[in-house]
Amino acid sequence: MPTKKAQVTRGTRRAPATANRAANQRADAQRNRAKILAATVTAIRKNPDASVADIAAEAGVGRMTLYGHFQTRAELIEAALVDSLEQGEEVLEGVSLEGDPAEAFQRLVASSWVLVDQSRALLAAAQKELPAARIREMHESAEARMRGLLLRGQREGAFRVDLPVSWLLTTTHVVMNGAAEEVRTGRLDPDDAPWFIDAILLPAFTQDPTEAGEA
Amino acid sequence: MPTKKAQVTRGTRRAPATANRAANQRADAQRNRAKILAATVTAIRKNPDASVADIAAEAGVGRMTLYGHFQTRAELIEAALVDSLEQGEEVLEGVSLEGDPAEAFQRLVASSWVLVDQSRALLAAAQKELPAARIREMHESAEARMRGLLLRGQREGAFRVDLPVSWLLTTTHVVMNGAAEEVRTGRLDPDDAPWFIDAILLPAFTQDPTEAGEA
DNA sequence: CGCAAGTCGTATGGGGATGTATGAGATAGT
DNA sequence: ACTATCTCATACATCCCCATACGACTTGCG
Repeated sequence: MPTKKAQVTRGTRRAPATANRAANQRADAQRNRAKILAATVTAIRKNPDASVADIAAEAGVGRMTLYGHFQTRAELIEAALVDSLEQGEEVLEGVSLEGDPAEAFQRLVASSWVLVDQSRALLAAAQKELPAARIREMHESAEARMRGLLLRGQREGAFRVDLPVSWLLTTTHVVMNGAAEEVRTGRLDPDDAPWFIDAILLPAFTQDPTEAGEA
Repeated sequence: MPTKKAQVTRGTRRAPATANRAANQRADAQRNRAKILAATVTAIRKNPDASVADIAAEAGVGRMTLYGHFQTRAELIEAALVDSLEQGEEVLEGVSLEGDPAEAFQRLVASSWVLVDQSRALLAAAQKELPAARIREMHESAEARMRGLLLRGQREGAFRVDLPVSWLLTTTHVVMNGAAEEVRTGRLDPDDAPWFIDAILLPAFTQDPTEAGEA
């Protein structure tokens, strides 16, 4: 087992993988780290299974520099995803969930779908490399936000109650993803996307006072 | 170019890739071919990027035997997808598209979603290996069927016209796929799936005579 | 029953990706 | 200006996979 001795020989070596916020690294190192993270997102978007070399090239940085920051590919993907989701969190925190549930839902979708569009490829890549539990854990916050809104909508009679929230949630997911895909292939204008999404989801989710009984 | 001489040395050697229906191969060879095709679907479902060896193992057949039937991995994937879609075609041809558009839509969805569930993983794998044009070409028939129905529904006033058919189509796709995914992870009962799908899509698609003007 | 058709094990070659190792050179920070 | 830190090129070992080649064995089928 020769892989035991030199685990800390050289290279970045930050705090034990967690709580590495703005550590005692040099400024250019931090900059490169950010560049790499950003490049990971865009590289994976272009090619879902881009190699480490591809990502390094996209970042305009040597492959070895990258390995200096992230020892393994999985670690890189995870860090990129975490970073991406954290940025998303910041945006989403600014969205008011108060008021009419349907309108709040529209606001939340409008802010969310862009984020979805940006990180969906990365997320797909992560699903191949990270344990599913880890991924769910990272999404927890964003998912809880949407779930809470849908629940409130149901309680207040704005959203239908004959379907479980989980199904409304996945529906929202897939429709946003579908829109993102349509945008990517150029069949849909990014500016129209939120409207298209709402046009599907709102009628589907809102309680319909008429036609209550079927068959 | 040393890859030119031995293309017909041995192995199955059917008609030039098309019109290979029940050629002059031995019975067990045909059986193995079928086994391999089936195994491809299931193997890919378990692991989206299963190797040729994996598939051969899943089929209970030597890797070399597989290469006897399909010279290249891409050829194998394509054949499996074609086979899968052909079977789907047979099922879908039996679905009546006449009568009330909404009801016809329900019938079509009920028959389609199972097929989607079966071949979605395979399709994802194919998208990495086959030209996009080829894939669209294979889906043409199934897609045209659904599109035609949606169009008729729009003309007859059953479906809303403020959204393009293409968007209704992709929505249908993603929701069916979402249901399939939910079933795969055990969060949704397969028997409930068609109902859940309809419960979302019908309200979303049907023309709503009230609330015509918004903001 | 006998031969062609098909199967399978093993070996080989080529390619590409992940990590590791090293050392010279650039650069930030004090 | 000096030093610890960081970058980067190259090289290397390893692994996995696709694809081909060969040869021996098994089996369907006339």
